[in-house]
Amino acid sequence: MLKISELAAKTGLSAHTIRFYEKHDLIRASERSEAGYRYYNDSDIRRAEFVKTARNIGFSLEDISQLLSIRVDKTSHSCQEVTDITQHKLDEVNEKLSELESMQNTLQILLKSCCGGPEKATHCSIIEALDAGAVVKNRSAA
Amino acid sequence: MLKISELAAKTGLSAHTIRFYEKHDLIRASERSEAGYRYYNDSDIRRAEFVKTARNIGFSLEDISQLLSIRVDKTSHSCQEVTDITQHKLDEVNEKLSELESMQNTLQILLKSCCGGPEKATHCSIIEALDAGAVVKNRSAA
DNA sequence: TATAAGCTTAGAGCTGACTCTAAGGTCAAC
DNA sequence: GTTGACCTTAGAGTCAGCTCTAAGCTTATA
Ligand SMILES: [Zn+2]
Ligand SMILES: [Zn+2]
Ligand SMILES: [Zn+2]
Ligand SMILES: [Zn+2]
Repeated sequence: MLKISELAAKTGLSAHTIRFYEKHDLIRASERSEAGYRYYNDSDIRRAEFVKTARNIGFSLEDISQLLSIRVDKTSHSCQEVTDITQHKLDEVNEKLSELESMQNTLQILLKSCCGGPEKATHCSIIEALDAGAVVKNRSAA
Repeated sequence: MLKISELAAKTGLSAHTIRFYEKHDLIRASERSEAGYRYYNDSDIRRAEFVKTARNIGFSLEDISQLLSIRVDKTSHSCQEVTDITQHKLDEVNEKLSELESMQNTLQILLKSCCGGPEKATHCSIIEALDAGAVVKNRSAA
């Protein structure tokens, strides 16, 4: 049985965050001391670590909530439900990756074009490019 | 001279967003009608388009604010200041890219491991992996 | 027994970039 | 001369995921 600060130490989540997750029904403390202190048993701890792992991977709290309800009643859920959540997350990640790669590309091109020196910015090609509407929407080999 | 809705149509920003940007001193309306309507002259329009371009590239409003103050007084600023902002943004982008690539990798591995079928999730290897603390922190060839 | 560290709660505050609302004034067209 | 589209403002609300505060108990240590 761990107290909240011990669970915090074990998971790397802050006590604040653990309480916040409890509000959202992600983490549970099966027991309370007479004074109201939270106590986490092995099952609670495993659940908290599941949450931590899922969060580290990048799942949203809403995703984690769904994954948890599958986890606690596996026979009522299918592998497909799990892959749906995972695939949807992967799609999101891929979309953000595209955006970021495009930004990366544009920024690299801008940086290459500018001397970067201590000269006055009157001739700065980055400023010029922005003025000219330089949206390099290029998506080639990253 | 454009009215706000015309500038909105021209830039693709909403009138709300234009007013919001004005609050943050990114976009300006040099003139107002007697009734208080905003009117944008050519210089205002060019500034708005600069803002739009910079935003599309991914610069934060704070970055854009700095880029604008360079733009309006180029002789008081150097190319280096411009590259500093740009490089800093690129560093941010690269960091987010790393995180997302790591997430992508993990999600792909998880998806490969799961049958994705209509079977009960009792044997689901994604759930198992999350339970086992499956943090694939792998950063190899994307 | 006293001090400090740790726990409790409801609820407010933070970030960034919008997005919208309410209540009203203005303007062009028919 | 009225309908309806457009404009104004200050300020509130939205999103996700925390993060912190205040005020007051509890527990462990010295
Ligand atoms: Zn230069
Ligand atoms: Zn330059
Ligand atoms: Zn399966
Ligand atoms: Zn499965």
